Amino acid sequence: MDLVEIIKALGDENRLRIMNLLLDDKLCVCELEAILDLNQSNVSRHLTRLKNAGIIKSQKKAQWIFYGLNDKFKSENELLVNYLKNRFASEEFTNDVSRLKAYRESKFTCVDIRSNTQELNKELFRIFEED
Amino acid sequence: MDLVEIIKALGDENRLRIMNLLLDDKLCVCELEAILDLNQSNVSRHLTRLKNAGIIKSQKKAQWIFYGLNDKFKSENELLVNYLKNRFASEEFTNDVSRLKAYRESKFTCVDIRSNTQELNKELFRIFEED
DNA sequence: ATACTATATGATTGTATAATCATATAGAGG
DNA sequence: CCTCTATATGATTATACAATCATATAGTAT
Repeated sequence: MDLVEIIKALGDENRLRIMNLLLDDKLCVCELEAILDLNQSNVSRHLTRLKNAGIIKSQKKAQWIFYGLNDKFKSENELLVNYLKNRFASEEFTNDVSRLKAYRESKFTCVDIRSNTQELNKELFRIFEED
Repeated sequence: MDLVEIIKALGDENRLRIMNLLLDDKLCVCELEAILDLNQSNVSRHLTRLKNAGIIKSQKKAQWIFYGLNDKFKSENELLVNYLKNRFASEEFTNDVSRLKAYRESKFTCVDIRSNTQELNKELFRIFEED
């Protein structure tokens, strides 16, 4: 819960993209993988870094490990969380939110992610093809 | 003014110590050097990094360059600034504030810093010797 | 002009860390 | 039991960056 460690843990583009999604949702590794288009190992390491800094927590459900904001972090760093929420309004982050939204509105769940990558990606990108 | 660059620029212990002092003061390089007990080159590079991220600005006065918070940054990142102010209440940062206070209350100015290092340091540490 | 001061910056070294591939682990489901 | 899946982690490589020393620059003071 050290300030320097918190700020360092947040000082990476991919970890900020992850934080953007986890600020109001819980997602497992393979969902983050699909939505952010990063590989499994990479996502896992970024999540570990955020968890070690006390920013997020993990919870196992069946074979998946879901990550979400750590409540203690949230309450002790409210201003920072609100700041990030505001800054995440910019385009580089809202695209990811759109993809998360498309995923939530699709018929897919994390069960399908690896078996149906192509079809899922069609769904995730659908929102961008509307013009 | 990119979010990632701002967070990265803040993700260093010495730069946070500098920010702590610059949040409500303007200081030149040699003053920061003396108060934080870091060498000139090191302080200069950290200041450059913070300046490049748009967090602080510099202003020349005679032979000194004074650094202070960038007003645009301050207004566009108010929540972050307030968050930092709160977190700077912890001991690792308040010691530096004590040293800054001792310096302000001393007879010294940045003119004296290099010529009178020993005597100045006595002043800066005076506050800790009171027990 | 000369010496000195404040700051910046080139060059170097060591360390941290991001990305990636391959593999380990652990659990789920046939 | 065997296979498949989700995740973590060892090993490696490439890159970023902090610290430091030495030097450059630019301006002040004599």
